[in-house]
Amino acid sequence: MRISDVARHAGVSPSTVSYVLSGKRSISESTTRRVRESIEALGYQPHAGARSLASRRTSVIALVVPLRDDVHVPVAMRFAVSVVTAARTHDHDVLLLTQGEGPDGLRRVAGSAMVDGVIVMDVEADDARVPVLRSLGLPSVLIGVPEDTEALTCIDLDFSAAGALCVDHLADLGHTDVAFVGQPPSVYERRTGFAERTLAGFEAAVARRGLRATSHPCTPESARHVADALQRERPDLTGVIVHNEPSVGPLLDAFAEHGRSAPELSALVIGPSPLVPQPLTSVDLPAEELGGRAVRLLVDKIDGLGEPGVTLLEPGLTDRGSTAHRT
Amino acid sequence: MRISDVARHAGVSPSTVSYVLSGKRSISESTTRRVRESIEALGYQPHAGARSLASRRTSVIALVVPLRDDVHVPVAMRFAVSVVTAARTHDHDVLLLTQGEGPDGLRRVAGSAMVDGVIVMDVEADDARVPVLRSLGLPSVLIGVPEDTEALTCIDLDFSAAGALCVDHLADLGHTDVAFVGQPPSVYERRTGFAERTLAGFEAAVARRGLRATSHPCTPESARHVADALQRERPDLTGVIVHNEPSVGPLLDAFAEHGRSAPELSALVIGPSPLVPQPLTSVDLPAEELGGRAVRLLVDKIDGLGEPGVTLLEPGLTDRGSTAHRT
DNA sequence: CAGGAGTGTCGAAGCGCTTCGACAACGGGC
DNA sequence: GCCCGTTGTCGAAGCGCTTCGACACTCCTG
Repeated sequence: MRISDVARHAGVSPSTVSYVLSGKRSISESTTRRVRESIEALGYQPHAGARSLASRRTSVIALVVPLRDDVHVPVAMRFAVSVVTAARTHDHDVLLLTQGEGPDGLRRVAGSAMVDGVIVMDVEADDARVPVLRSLGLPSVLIGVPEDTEALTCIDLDFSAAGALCVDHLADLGHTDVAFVGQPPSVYERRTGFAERTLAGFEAAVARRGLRATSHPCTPESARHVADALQRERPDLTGVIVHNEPSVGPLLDAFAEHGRSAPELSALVIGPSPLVPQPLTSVDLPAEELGGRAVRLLVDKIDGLGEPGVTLLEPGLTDRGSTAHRT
Repeated sequence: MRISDVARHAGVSPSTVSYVLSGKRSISESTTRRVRESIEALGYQPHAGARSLASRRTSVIALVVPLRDDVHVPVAMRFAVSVVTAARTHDHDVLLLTQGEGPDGLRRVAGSAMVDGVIVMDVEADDARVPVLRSLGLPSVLIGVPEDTEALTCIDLDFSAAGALCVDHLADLGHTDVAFVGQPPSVYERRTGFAERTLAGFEAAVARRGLRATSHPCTPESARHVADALQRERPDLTGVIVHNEPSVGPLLDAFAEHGRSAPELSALVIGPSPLVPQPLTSVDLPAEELGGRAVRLLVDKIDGLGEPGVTLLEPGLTDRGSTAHRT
């Protein structure tokens, strides 16, 4: 089943069929209709390899997903799914690369022309993949922001503003003594952009508002310990900001066992809304929108449109009642 | 950078380079070395599209991942990651398809020759994709087992045996009154293989051993309700089998609040060991091995080796002390 | 030492598509 | 009625690789 079969069936030349399919030259309406009918009748589907050889386009983008122990899988998957979904609406497929392959994986898919572009998640401040991306000349979009963004297209939530938004929310409610419970230590050690920036935003806002504050890395396993320590060392604490999805439950449970919960203790969470346990006030991490926009940026870049640059989405706070005026 | 550049650099013909790369004809050791050096020196990487056009092989396999609300994402991801990792060891890449595209996605990637084969997860008893797979003539491996396995290659944990193993373990410890807490209702409604078979294995074993038993679908949200109901309606209950990762925590917490926990109440879990909360006895769901073996089966099938058939992995039970003799 | 069986290499023919240049056919403008 | 610009279509030349048949050798075997 080749393009020439379609051409014969429709009584035109193969190039005409190709132009009908690509729309790169104008074809009369009657011819277009006949060709489309033949395609339909024969169930023709172009051979992807032949197409990519001739056109130097594969209609495939690569997605590098983080699969480290310290990354919360459901959050990462929300991004991945939204990227796949968005890619399909732009007639692209997605090749899955794992973090584990690192820069070599990028070199491989670029060198063999398997993909038209790549989306990279979980970017670190000094990410080894960034220089590779620059040198490869492969269109790319980062979900996350490294230190040096020169010539890069990045998109992310404005995590710094998100951190500040939480602080301002609590400060506006009269809280003066707050804590930030963040990502696992390893996430900060490898200087993951979103974690660093949230914390920085928190700290700047806390200074600006003149609050007493501490911050603490956290894992689901250490959540209880963190809560106990806060309870012991910061008796006047009235507000907690949690930037760590899987620790939210254990952490708040532990506080509750100390008799501390809303409204006496205000808690709010930074994370994707659908993943936030029901009655918690949160700053949404709009994974779907980020994934979708990353794809759009990439597709534009593949088409030679758009300029490099950093897009930061404005964070929004949804009050679900787990924060209250300081009593 | 083409194969002819390498050929010129090494002083051989393009076909010789190709044979060095593919190993499909014997090439002298000295020529092989020279060619490999040239490849290295020039950093040559074959063009994937050209290769697939000429060889009718893409070295890409498709993976259909389940992205439904009722599927526990971390479990699904363990499979996906192991498939990607295994695929790379066999020199293949992975194209990510979502459940959402259904049979059409399979038709698309098959028709355009984007992939050499496909791995399908989360198979239902009467899965709409199965007939498509049969008609497509695309090599495929199912992780999971549908009702009619005619001409199919499937691999899965022997969930029926896993269910029975749990029952036997409890029965051997003297328990006579047990409960099975399973997947969300929707999982059974769409007749997902693994869920049905585990329950069937449980029920058969329970009958064989003459135990009193009930089974209950469950979600993390309904876990507390399930525990409360069991506590109320089955006061003599001493053993619980949980086949629902995200519900384990809430369910056992709820039992604990009724004052029921190990060793007085024996609990065991069916799920991937690394995801099981620490001190729980479990039947391991070997996601890594299943993914790896699925890839191997598929690669063999692509190479024209191996026969269709169903492979069921023997389940194993790891005693971590959450089960004890009936007191 | 002729004939045959390997062994190693090459040239050329595609694989199925896109795209460039060419060129009819057709209308308008003058 | 002639020239020119459009518009719609076609033919042919690749894209970079694999693979088939051919062929020149070398090495046995009888």
